[in-house]
Amino acid sequence: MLNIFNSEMDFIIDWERKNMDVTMKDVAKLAGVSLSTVSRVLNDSSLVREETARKVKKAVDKLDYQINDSARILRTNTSNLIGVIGAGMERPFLANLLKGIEAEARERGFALIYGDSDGELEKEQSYLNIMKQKKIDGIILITTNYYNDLLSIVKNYKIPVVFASGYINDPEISCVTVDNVAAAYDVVEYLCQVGHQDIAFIKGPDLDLLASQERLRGVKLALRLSDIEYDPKRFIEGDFTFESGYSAAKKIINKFPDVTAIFAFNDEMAVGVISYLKEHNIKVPEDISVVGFDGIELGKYIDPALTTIKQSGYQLGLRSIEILNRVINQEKIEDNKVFIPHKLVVRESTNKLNEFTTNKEVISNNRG
Amino acid sequence: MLNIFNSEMDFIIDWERKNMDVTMKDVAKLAGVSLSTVSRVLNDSSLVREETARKVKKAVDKLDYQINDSARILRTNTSNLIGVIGAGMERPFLANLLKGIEAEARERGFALIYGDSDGELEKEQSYLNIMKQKKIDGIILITTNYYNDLLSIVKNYKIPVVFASGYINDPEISCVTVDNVAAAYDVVEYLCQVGHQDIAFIKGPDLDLLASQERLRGVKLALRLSDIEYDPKRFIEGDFTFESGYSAAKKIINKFPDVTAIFAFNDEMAVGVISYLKEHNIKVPEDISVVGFDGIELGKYIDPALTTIKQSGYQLGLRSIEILNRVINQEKIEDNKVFIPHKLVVRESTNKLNEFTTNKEVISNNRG
DNA sequence: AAAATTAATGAAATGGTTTTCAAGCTTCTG
DNA sequence: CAGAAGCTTGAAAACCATTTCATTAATTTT
Repeated sequence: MLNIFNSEMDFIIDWERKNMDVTMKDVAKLAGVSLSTVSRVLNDSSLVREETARKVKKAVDKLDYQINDSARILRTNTSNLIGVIGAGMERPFLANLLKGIEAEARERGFALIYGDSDGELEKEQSYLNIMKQKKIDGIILITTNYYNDLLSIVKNYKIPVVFASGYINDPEISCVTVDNVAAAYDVVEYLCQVGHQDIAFIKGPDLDLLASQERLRGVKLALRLSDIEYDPKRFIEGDFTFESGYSAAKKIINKFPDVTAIFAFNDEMAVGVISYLKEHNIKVPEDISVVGFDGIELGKYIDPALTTIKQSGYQLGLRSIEILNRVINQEKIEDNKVFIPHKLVVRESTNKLNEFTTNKEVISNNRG
Repeated sequence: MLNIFNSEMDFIIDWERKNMDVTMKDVAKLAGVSLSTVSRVLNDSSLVREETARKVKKAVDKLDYQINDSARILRTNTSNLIGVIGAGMERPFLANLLKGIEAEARERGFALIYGDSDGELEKEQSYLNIMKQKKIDGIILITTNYYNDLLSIVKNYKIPVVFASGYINDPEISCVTVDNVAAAYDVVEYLCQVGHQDIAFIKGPDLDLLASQERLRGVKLALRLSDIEYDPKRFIEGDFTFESGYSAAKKIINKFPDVTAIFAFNDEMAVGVISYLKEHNIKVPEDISVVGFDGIELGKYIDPALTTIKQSGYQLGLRSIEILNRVINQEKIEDNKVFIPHKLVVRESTNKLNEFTTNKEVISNNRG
């Protein structure tokens, strides 16, 4: 008995001295079993005697054994790795989306490999290649532009994919997103209901086919139903930054001095708008109402607090991983277009036309 | 010649039919050379004839060969993978930091594996394990809490590491950060210079030993030099969110109704403060001056525009990878504590005590 | 108690690269 | 022209885990 203990110690000390990586072979040796048995214990195989398993686990602990992931991936061809390709992830909404993705991936035993494409197809391709080489199990795309090219590449690669925060009209592709059409519709409908007829819009980049174009559709639909003429000139192109909201507001005020409401397709641009208007002594909401989109935290703390469509990036992230996991497991997915809830949150930046009372915060019913 | 062409085609078509992964073996076969030669060509080895290399490259293109990364990692023990463990990465400053890390890592041929620890030691450990199993070449830590425990683990793991956005007083550990002491000092010095004596502070979580504690040191130093008594009660603990700034402001106003300035240790909390003050008809900066820290984009667009310390998260990210790369390559690093520049940006949220003019934006000299 | 099952284990093949070592070719030197 | 030296190339080992197949041990059945 003492002998065994001594040789065990020698073994371990030997390792420390050499400072090498511990492999399954070492564990097997220390536990006095074969490689196969160690592997079985590590993978919770049922066909190993309890006592043997205990021995092995003890050896694993003693040696502080860590699996060599590359070897496992090489053999099994599955990596427990999910790729995330995003663009503009520093935007608060998308940062929260990433956080949700991360949390749920972690929960399900996936690690994340992350790349920012800046919306450039070339970078997206390059990341796709790298990720493929790393044998990712699936991929989440949070990208907005050029989706046609990218899509064909992804399909060609035959990697399970989920588009997060974007709707793609292709029955093979799973998407998780807010219902941009309905949400944008809600905004315009609300503005019309409180009397606004002369509305200007700040959309996203024209290349953004996934979110901005959908919101545009919702707007057009609502305008039609409210018998307001669709005037393309009233749609200024922004890029979802504060700055672009600011400068879009400038254009709007110069070209359409009579607008009573501005709907920016995200909150940052709306904040930019408010900043410009206040700077030029245009009162929000008394002179002009402003609506944003996303419902980022910030909206509650600016003055006036921002009316917006609230959606949860974090939830969107969770759902995306959930769906992706189903695709990876080849589960049947009844409906691969998933819409997360949204709410129109009316705060202080909007007002009934020509009234000067301050709204209290009202939350409309969920329409998602 | 025709024969060769035909057999080539057959070969390729065969692959497409079977839809299997192309390996080096296939490339070798098609090119009519050995595995070793293919490997050499792929790794730009100099000792291969140009003509042979051409043949191989042609075969690679034809078959659209992609390397199997796991096999390569298994053999070489280097992954070109950098781990990033962060906490609270949805904060704009840190989101930009991640963007910088990503950009520079990409530039240098590294991919990123990313985990959010929520500042929990357990998760940090868990990610560290996973990343070690994946044989990451190095790791960037953007974490704030518990650093003592974490540090010993990291050191024990012997993985090249850089702490980004945090200073650690350990000569072995590389850090890239703004000089928090100097920057906080600058803020207080400025406030004192314009006449403020009664200042309240909103610090970060007490667990944050990397940024908040350093800023605290800078504040104390400046107070001492300005002959202002250090009163711990005037330091309210926040957690870097809008909300915590808002509620900290409430506490401050209730307990210390005579403060003339509030210095929040980040911009979001400062925005929360301003929100609270305006809501309670306390004018900023006429009644109370407010200063933030970080210089996030938003600060320019709120009303009043925020006086703050500006530092670039993106630059911080770039530098972090640069330093990490040096550590990985075991280059000698003359000084492993790197400070990125910072500026005190005076905007509209601060004022000379008892004056009511509006400041124009003034940018002080870089002190970093 | 012998035969037939079933359970537990081990040996060896496998996955796709890199790298060492040796061998085959060229080319150069004397 | 023989031998040395330098280029190119290929064969085979190594990296570390998983998994199939065969074998041995334990249990049940007759």
